Amino acid sequence: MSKIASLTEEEKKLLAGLHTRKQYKKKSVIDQQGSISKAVYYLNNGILSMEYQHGSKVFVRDFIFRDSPALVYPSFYLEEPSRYSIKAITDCDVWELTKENFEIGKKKIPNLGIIAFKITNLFHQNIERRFESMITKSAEDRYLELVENHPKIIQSISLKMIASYLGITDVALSRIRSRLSKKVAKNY
Amino acid sequence: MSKIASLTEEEKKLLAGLHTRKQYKKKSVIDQQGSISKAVYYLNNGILSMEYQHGSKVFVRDFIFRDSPALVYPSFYLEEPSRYSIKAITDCDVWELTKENFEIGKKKIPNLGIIAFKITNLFHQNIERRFESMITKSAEDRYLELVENHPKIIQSISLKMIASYLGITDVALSRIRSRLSKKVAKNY
DNA sequence: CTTTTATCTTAACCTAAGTTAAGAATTATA
DNA sequence: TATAATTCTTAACTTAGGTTAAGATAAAAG
Repeated sequence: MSKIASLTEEEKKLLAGLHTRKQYKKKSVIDQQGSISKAVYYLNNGILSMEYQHGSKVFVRDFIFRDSPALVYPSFYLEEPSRYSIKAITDCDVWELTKENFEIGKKKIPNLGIIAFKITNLFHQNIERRFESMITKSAEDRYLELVENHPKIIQSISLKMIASYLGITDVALSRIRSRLSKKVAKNY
Repeated sequence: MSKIASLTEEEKKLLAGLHTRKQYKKKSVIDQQGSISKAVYYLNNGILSMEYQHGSKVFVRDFIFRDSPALVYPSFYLEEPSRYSIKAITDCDVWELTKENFEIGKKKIPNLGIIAFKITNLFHQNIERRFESMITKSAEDRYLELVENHPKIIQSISLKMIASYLGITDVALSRIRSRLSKKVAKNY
């Protein structure tokens, strides 16, 4: 967090003390859609997913990779039912900051409100970008964009989840992959 | 704004005094993509659009109808280049609150920060919903949803802009319309 | 009032992606 | 270890939507 706004050494220690370190096994549900988000998370290691259920189907809204914050926004701030769940795709190692400790921290660390505001902005920009690429780009381009930003994604996340993230079916993604590998083969 | 958080009569007057009433002719650009948003707007009358340019094409990100706030988020708060423009689709009558006056207001009206935060949350929820319906619904369903929420939209907004909002071409929307009118005809 | 421009519809053709299904390969589990 | 359950690929078929183009109507602009 100290990357986002400057904190004194003392404040860093205080903030760290307000966090709880937790381990989650693969497939565990950390925050449940429909209930009030219990904490903000900072992911030390592993991969998280933000998912929402719509009818009988589950959609991947986003992936969260190591060294990033995970926030169920605005549920965490407003204490209202959340639109999505947070799940562990792999075994995960996270720092949790509960709502109570966040409020305690805000009183003691003036910059914490600003940090929260900036994280919120990051989340907003993230979905804006995602929405924009959904409208302006083809599924193939969206896939290439994702793989470029996160090359290791193929090893650790199932094709079905990646397809869901991209807004297409697993069959369609498999087709895109084989089309791409044929394109690459042509260049030799 | 007083619908969103309670303000005293005195505060309401003060806040109103910080606003400037302006008239915009149809097609005028109120806030330009790439530059820093100059104000928050409250739309008294008319229809605004949020648009972004991507390459040579223009996409409608959202419509703003009367009695609603319009915010270029997060450009207005962070004073960074905005991702989209705000334009007047029809002649518009708006209240403007500049960044300077917003800062003045925040010092004098304790609840104004909270109002700003809530408006921000509304904007976030808006794009979340839009993203979700983009992924989970067909263009036809998205169109029906839009018309249901804003029946007068057909009279005041061109088919091309509505299509852009839905993420499809004008030809595709025209096709959807004729398909729907045939469906209705069948029921008689 | 006339010409130009924008708006909307319709048709023909094409491609991307959904659906269903079947088979191979990998991973879980009894 | 054997069986069951996922995961991934491929194929066949269908449908929604993109592209191009042409014609009709309506709105701007001269």
